[in-house]
Amino acid sequence: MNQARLSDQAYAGIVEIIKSEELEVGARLPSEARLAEMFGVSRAIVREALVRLASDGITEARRGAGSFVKSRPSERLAAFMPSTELPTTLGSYEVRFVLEAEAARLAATRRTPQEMVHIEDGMATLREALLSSEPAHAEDMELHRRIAEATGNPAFVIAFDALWNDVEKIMRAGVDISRSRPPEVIATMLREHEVIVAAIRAQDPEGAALAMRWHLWEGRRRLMP
Amino acid sequence: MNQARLSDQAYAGIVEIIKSEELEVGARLPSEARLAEMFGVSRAIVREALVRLASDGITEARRGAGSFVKSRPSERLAAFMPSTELPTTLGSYEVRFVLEAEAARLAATRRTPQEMVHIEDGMATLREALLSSEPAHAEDMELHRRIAEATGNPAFVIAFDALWNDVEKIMRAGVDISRSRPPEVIATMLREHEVIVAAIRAQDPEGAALAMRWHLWEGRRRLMP
DNA sequence: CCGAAAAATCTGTTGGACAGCTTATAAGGT
DNA sequence: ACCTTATAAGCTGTCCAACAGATTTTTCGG
Repeated sequence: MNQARLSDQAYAGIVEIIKSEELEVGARLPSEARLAEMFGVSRAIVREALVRLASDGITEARRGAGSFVKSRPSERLAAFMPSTELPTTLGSYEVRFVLEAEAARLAATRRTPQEMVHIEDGMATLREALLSSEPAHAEDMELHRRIAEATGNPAFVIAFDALWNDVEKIMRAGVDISRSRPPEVIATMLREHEVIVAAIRAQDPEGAALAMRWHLWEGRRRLMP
Repeated sequence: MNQARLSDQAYAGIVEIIKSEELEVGARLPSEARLAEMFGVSRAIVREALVRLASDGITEARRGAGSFVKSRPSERLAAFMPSTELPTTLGSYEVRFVLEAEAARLAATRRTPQEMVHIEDGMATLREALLSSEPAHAEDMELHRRIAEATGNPAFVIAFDALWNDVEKIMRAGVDISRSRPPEVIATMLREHEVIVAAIRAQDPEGAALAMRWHLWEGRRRLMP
């Protein structure tokens, strides 16, 4: 009668524990015996779930010591981020320069109509936010993320998300520096994004890559003239 | 004394059976008890390997009937990816292609003498491992990571580490499939790496980027001809 | 207060057992 | 012979009890 295997439920249960208990990376999970007791299953079932979690890079088992959180599922893509070594502004832009230019190129080549709608929606949201003179970092990032998604290649999103936190800090800092953002800068930023989206819409790979490079180049100049 | 878990060996062993016995998609694997007998381990160990194989989309278990081949590893390397977010084999290499080529270029430009020593050490370790016909994925990865570090830009290392898990799985899968790696392939892999290191040593940015692109391109071809 | 020995925990692994599902086999009727 | 059906065999899913070996915690003597 039980269609779903118990080890699948145990897998989900352990993920839920990591999330709800807010176990940080490096924290120890309950022992296999304790988990088995909690879920009302045998230890063998818990082990089957744990080898899958370890295989997925979420946990790590140390013989004799216990199982530990290796990367939190919700933040899995941004794991291993050393908060001490903050990349320089230049640093993040260097990576975005190659990564997102390639993402824009591939997005122009491979985008489905559905993904195009997704990008257009993101563009509309960003336009609205910029015109109302709000900070709009989140909307900016979201548009870039949707472009990465439109490559159809999750690896781009993985790399993109890994940089997300730091890039966001840099952008916030940038706005703090030039808080009085003149209207012509806003108009320029808007136009740059629209050129990128237009190139992806027109399925023009080189145009999209060039527009993205230009946008990032100008963005860095705006931060550190 | 056993550093490696038995279930990892069982995982590799079952993949080997699928490949060597030329089991087609839909074919039935030996029973868990039979596999346990073949590998000289308990049934619990075989089950731990099988839940991972099922999670990776390679096999499928039907209660009461047996386990069946769902997709052959050689045909779909993507099946070795984590079940939640699935980067394709092509996917990871696409990102590495732009990311690591740029890292090699910058490493050649900016490397300090100290970082060069670090890279040379990694190269020596990789050479030793390859010549003794060991798997050498870890050494390979470590060298690439040290090149990323030599950019002096932590953002590259962040992006690189984010992809690490998945790329490592692809490499393991690749070696499992082509276990009998001929000496000329080892020599080629060694030479490719040495060309990259030489270009960084000579502070030749374009040469380093080109050598890295060539290496990754050939590496992908070796995995999926 | 410190360091070493002992105890408690924990993972990795094994063997056996049983329920319930699926396939193969045998029996029986037509 | 052929088809149906009942029985047997095999398999996965699950549980329990146990032990080796590694690690952490506790205890105890100086």
